[in-house]
Amino acid sequence: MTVKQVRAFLAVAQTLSFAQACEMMHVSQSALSLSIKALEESLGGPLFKRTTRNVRLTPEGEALLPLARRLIADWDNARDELRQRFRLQQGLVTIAAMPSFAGNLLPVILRDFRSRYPKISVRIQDVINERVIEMLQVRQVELGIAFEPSSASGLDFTPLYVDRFVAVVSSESPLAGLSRVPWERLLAEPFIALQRPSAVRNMLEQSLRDWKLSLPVEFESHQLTTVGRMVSSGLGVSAVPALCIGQMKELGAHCIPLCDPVIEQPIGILTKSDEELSVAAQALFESLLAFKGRFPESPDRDGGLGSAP
Amino acid sequence: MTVKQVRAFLAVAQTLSFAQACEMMHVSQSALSLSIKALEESLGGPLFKRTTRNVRLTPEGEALLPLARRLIADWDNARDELRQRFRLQQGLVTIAAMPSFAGNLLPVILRDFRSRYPKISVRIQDVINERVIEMLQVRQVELGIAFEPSSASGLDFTPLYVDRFVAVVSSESPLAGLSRVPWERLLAEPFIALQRPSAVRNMLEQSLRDWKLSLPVEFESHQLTTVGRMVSSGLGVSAVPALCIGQMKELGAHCIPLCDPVIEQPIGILTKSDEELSVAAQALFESLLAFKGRFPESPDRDGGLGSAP
DNA sequence: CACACTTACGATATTCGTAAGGATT
DNA sequence: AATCCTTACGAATATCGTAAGTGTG
Repeated sequence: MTVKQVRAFLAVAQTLSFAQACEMMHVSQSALSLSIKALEESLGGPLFKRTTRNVRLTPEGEALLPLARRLIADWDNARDELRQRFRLQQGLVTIAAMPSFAGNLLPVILRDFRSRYPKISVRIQDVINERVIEMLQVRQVELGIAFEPSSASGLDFTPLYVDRFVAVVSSESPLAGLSRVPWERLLAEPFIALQRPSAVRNMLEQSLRDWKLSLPVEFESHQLTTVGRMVSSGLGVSAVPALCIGQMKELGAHCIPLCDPVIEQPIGILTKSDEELSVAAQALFESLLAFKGRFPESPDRDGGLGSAP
Repeated sequence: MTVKQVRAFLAVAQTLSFAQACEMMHVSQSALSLSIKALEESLGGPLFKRTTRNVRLTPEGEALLPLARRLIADWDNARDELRQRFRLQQGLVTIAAMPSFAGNLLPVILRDFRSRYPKISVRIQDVINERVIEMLQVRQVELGIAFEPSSASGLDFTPLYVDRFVAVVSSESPLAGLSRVPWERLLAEPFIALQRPSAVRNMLEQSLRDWKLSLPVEFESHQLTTVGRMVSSGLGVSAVPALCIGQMKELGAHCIPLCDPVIEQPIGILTKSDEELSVAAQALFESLLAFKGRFPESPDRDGGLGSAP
């Protein structure tokens, strides 16, 4: 019992004529006749009653008809679905990105991706850095965007860019005019920090500790937006990844490169190292890489503050 | 995309090894490798990631796996169902029989049929003669058992036996001792008839009319059982098809052959003449024919009252 | 170097189409 | 006689298995 045979059966059952059916199947009458015969033999009895003048279904043929329809429909559907997957005309990519990326660059990249592969849906998980890694490890997502994890995490890291901390100050601040700010100077102001747990906050504190600096935290928030609003309202200053410059500007805050030390951290695409990527995920991977040159704070560029060099 | 290819895919996906899978499929490694390759090409991308040392599914392969399982399961189920039908190990026969037959002989025949084909279920419609014909014509049943219909009914008639009317009297009746009763004598008694509409009643009245006899109906009932009870209670006499002799005896009534005239009517199997019989129906048809010699009132035998000749 | 899958190639089976056969209208 | 399905047979195609090739642990 082969697919071809069942298709032949359907063709004959629909037209009730071998002559018509063989045109539909693009085979000769004899080939079709043999196919039906083989099917009937494999099933153990006749499916059609042939009277040389007209063809009719036997009761067993009637019983097979709905089954055959479903079988062929399911068969074709499965085949088409897989083909569409491979042709990137269908599919689902799951990606987890840390909030600063998910909220700033990812939407732009996805717009590009979507225009190229409109049939592929993307499920975005906007979660903190640590959850990105967890979700990858338990295969909840295929792709992750986060800081470079420890090498023992079982994940592959493909760097996209190096993120540096920039100072965020209100436009009325005395620091606003400077072209770069040393950390010591910034920390003299009331500091508005991202709340723990947060990879950004951790990195910040750890790096400053190496330089024997400490964070005089005045206010805390989980939301970057809130931090930005607080700064622009003159409540204090903050430091955020360069990625968030655009967001901060929209909130009316000024961003200035920080120095002494320049705190930087590679950010990139994470994948489970022993897992294969779906073609859809591979496509998104490549769309992400295609944006590499357009990221701020690229290792070989300046502060990336947007304006003149 | 063939069935064999999908089976090969499942075998490899389950074992994650071409070597093991090819044993399962009873083919050589190369044949299996080619099958998978052909499947992958027909779908447009790789289903397995081969690393010469181990085989794993690609995400597309993972997507295909559940689909393939269902596909093959459905495929095999459909095939098995059809095979069982042809082997008479499955199936359903629908038969409509007039009550006198359905209640007397049919159970015995079905017991025999059932012991031979235990997996085939039989749906019996115990309906009046006219409904038997209707149900056949609208294909509600495959087989019917009834009087011979008019030739224009579009039904084929295969005679089983000729039914004759016998007198039913109570054991206290003065008629009880006779070996045969003329109709005129019987009709002198209060008559208990089957209620209209009923083919038996119609036939009775029509035949008597030809002999210028009329039915002095005293009581009527739809149920043969009720008629029998009434007779054995001494309320009157009746006349029933010989088929019902057994039933009447159980109810305590006596049956005696009738003469002047002998009213007889062929009873047989009806089938729709332009319809094919399922193998299951064909089997039941033959089981019915096999009982032909054991019917009462066979044309070449006597009154069939069971006892001595 | 051994194992596991792939590729190459000759042999075998299967399938196909043309042509002849048979049955019905 | 015409139509429609089946059967027969040679040809084209596909599939299979053996054996050689390739890459990995």
